[in-house]
Amino acid sequence: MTGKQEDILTAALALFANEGFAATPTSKIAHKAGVSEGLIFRHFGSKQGLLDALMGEVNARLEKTLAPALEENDPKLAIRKAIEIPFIMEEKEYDFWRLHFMLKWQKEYNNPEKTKPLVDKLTFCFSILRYGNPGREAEVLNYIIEGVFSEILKGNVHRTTPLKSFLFERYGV
Amino acid sequence: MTGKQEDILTAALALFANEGFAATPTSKIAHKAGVSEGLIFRHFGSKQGLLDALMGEVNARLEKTLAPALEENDPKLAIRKAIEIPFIMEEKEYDFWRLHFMLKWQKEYNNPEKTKPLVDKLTFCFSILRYGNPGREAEVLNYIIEGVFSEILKGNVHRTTPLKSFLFERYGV
DNA sequence: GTCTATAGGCCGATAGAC
DNA sequence: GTCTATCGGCCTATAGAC
Repeated sequence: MTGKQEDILTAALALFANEGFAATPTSKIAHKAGVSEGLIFRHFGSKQGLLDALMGEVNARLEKTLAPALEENDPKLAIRKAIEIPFIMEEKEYDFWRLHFMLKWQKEYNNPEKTKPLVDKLTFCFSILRYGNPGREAEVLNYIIEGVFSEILKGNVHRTTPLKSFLFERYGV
Repeated sequence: MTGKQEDILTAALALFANEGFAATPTSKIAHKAGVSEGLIFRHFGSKQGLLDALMGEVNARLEKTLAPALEENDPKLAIRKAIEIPFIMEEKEYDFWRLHFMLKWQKEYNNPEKTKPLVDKLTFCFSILRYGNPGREAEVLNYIIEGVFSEILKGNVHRTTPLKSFLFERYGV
């Protein structure tokens, strides 16, 4: 992977995540990356190929992000690590997550299977902790986590420690 | 408002909400609506003008949808009506809400002020009900409502009565 | 690997007839 | 109000030189 290939990916990510895929012309990507437009097609075949390359990276980061919660054996600690997810994102990763959440509204990219392991894990945790309806409880906590995540990415809310603490207390973890 | 003008709005809504605004050519809208392409520009001036017209309708429906919860005086009933929001949507309205949620990822359309009245109302309700942190509680419930709403629209989950009942019980309403 | 030049088509928008 | 015809520009993609 050369420097320019990464420059293209970086520029495309920023533009796709903030303007949208269809609304971003390849000319703009080339200009932002400081390369010729033709080079994009040499490296990625098509504009779609460029998006595919980015989505591969997005999915890899998603797995890496869920891992700590999935691998934790203690149920309370696992729930705690799930809640922490939106709060430990680095700002330089924001565009990856924006792309992830934006594309979920496109049928081709909406794949609930990708977060299912987390919901399953939370279900298991809640059942060990003797919650009345572990499945629903996990589903709802997942909505909360995704909601916090989304609002942070949209810039509507800061990653406030108080909110994190509130959720820890709410679930007694 | 003539029949054809509405045909254009209906076709554009379906396409914008499912393919995306930038990804939808006006030719496709015209074909789906059964009118000539030129007519779109006669009536709405530009493709953007067409989106503006749709967003006016979206915002009107949003206000109408929040109204029952906002106007309810009894705190428990107000919370109950807030939770009910995603479950009382009619399927023919889905495209309006899909457009609403999709565009929230675009800076120009992301306006948290539009749902702030609901969060404020919920905050007030939780404070009356002597919750320890009414503001956070309202914020979290809002995330849950939007999460349920989104997953229904994406077709990942059915509008199950069990989930609604679970939330009612969870909040004792 | 990278750039320049350019093709070919589609897209948003307008003009003018009915 | 509506349609047909058409334009200028932009957008994705390719060809070919270095």
